[in-house]
Amino acid sequence: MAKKASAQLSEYLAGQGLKSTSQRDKILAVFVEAGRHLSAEELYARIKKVHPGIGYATVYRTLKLLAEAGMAEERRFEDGFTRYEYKTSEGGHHDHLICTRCRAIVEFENERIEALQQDVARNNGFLVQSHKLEIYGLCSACQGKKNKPA
Amino acid sequence: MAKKASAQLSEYLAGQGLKSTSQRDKILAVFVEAGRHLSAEELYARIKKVHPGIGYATVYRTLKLLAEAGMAEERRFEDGFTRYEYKTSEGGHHDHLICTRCRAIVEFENERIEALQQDVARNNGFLVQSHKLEIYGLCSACQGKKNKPA
DNA sequence: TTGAAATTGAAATCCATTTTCAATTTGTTG
DNA sequence: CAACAAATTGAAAATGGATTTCAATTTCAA
Repeated sequence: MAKKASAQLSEYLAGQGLKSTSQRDKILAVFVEAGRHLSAEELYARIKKVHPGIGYATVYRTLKLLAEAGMAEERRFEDGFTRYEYKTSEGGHHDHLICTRCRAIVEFENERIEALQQDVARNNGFLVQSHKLEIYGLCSACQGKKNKPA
Repeated sequence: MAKKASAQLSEYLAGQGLKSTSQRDKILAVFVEAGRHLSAEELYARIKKVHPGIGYATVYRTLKLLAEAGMAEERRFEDGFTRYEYKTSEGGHHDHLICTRCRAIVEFENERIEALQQDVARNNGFLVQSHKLEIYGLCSACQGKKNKPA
């Protein structure tokens, strides 16, 4: 998986007249490895452990690059941080359930909701380009607990 | 309508041990008058024309206050600005269609989508607190036009 | 009327993100 | 392989929307 990802990146870079660098490869590897929904900050923290030389700005820049390459998706939830999600070529569109207490994020897909969105858009004369559905609430683990922790 | 709004604000302020001020009244009046989805910046611009003495920070603070009072709702779309929407006591929840070209915002309500969201949440053990659905696309007026303007 | 507490405007600060810039690296060309 | 133009990097500075600070002013209960 990581190998395919770096190949995909190289291909994109070559096609754009951009250059492959060890930093980009390393950042991508950690990003893919880490799982989903990382903020630049979180990713930088992970990178730093393995590759202390890599700078802050490079992580930000690479994340933006991956988004342009179609390999990552930018997400802005309500906590002020931009998060990036690794986008496998197969993985279809999905939306998010977000726990307001522990910040857990659960992904879901629902075709009926998507279809209804198309209907709504059509009824208003809109041509849909993208959409964003976030459901905020308490996950099952947090429903029993007391009020906000820290 | 504006009268009811200022009465509602006064009531909230009194209940919280906060104070009524002419600035708050004026800001609220312009906010209610202006219609929906104003950023603090936009509201400040409007305020400045009528009440040049009112400061920037006060507009921000008042908007946050109105949100706390339940009289306004904070919305963050993808353009980086926090927008506020005047919330009438009757007006139910609604979502948004947003034109990516001209930034027009159309509101809609769809009970079936809401119901499906509840289903999705329940299936994942979530207790819903709020949600956010934004559909981005081209409005009918913009579909015929060439690429991005400015 | 008085004074403690809240509020204000202006400016300073915050903070995630972006940009600048000199130094370094890449990869193409000869 | 050498040489160079263009891209990239890291560190630090800048950006920009939003928030906070602070001294001065206003509110409102007593």
